[in-house]
Amino acid sequence: MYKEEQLKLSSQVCFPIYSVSRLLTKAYKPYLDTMGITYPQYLVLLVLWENDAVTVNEITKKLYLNTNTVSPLLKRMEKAHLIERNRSISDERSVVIQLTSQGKELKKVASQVPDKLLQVLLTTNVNLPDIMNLKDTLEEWIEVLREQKIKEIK
Amino acid sequence: MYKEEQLKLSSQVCFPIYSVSRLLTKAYKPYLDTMGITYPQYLVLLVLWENDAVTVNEITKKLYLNTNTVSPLLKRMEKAHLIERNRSISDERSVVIQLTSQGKELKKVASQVPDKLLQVLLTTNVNLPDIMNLKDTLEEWIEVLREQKIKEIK
DNA sequence: TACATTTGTGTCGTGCGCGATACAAATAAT
DNA sequence: ATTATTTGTATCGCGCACGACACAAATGTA
Repeated sequence: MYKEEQLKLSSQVCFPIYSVSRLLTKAYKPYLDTMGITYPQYLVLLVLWENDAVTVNEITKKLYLNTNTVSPLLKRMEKAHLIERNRSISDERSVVIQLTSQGKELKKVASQVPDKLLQVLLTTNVNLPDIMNLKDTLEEWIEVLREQKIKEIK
Repeated sequence: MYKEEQLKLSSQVCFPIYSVSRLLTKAYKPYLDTMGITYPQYLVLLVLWENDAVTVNEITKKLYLNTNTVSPLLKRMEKAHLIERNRSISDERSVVIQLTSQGKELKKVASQVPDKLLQVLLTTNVNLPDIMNLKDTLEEWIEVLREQKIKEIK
């Protein structure tokens, strides 16, 4: 019975993605710790370093996160003096997020992060096979999706 | 300056994994809701359906989760009458997790989940390009890792 | 046997992540 | 001009995730 096979942990597509996602966030941690930020906060900073003065709404859209996740997160970042939160003049509903000098300063430290992460992934913390397996699983899955898509169109 | 490029959200490898992971958990939600469970709880059930009478430690290893995540989770599942928690006789430190009849019963409902998830992914909730992009990003990344690995060996 | 170390499980605190809900500002409709 | 709807942000509650830490049972050592 093929249903039995589908319910095995090893044949789950989402599980490796879920696992690797957490694994990667953990790999970032030591470097983000020195900057005093978390991974989601790092993502917000990436957005702001690319384009300062962004509304909360724009951040939620870029990061695919809900307001009720981002709002408290931004408040913590404001408390840490990384950003400023100001109501927009043109639209009183919007809150404009801007980097403080401290937030801008962090970019220099952060510029080392991608390379360092690569190094740590090459050594001990994350093993390559896990990532490879994720890739294989995704490939199989996309194949299934493609076939199904074709059937649907017919 | 290539560091500038590396710090763009679009060139981040972990971000699509992180996003797609949340996206997939959300896709599961309506089906798991009808079963009254969450995604991590579903993962625990997958383990138990494959092999009943498993210690907490074995679950943490299979799911790559910490005890301090799994312990409260199992307590909630016990409260929901899905599992039983009993101290092992052979080793008083170990806690053996077993399915209740209700927990076993859920397997029948769950057997529909993988197919239904595939259906929902084909329709509206998740768009294929997101997944495809994740695959592409992973491929590039693995390429970089491979090259670096070779350099290291030399 | 006495003591040190390891192992398995658990609590606590903090930060997400999100559904449900609230609320005021902006916009649309009548 | 009033009223209804939409939009942008935020609070609340719950369930993870995990680092730090606690503690008892099991194991190793002198």
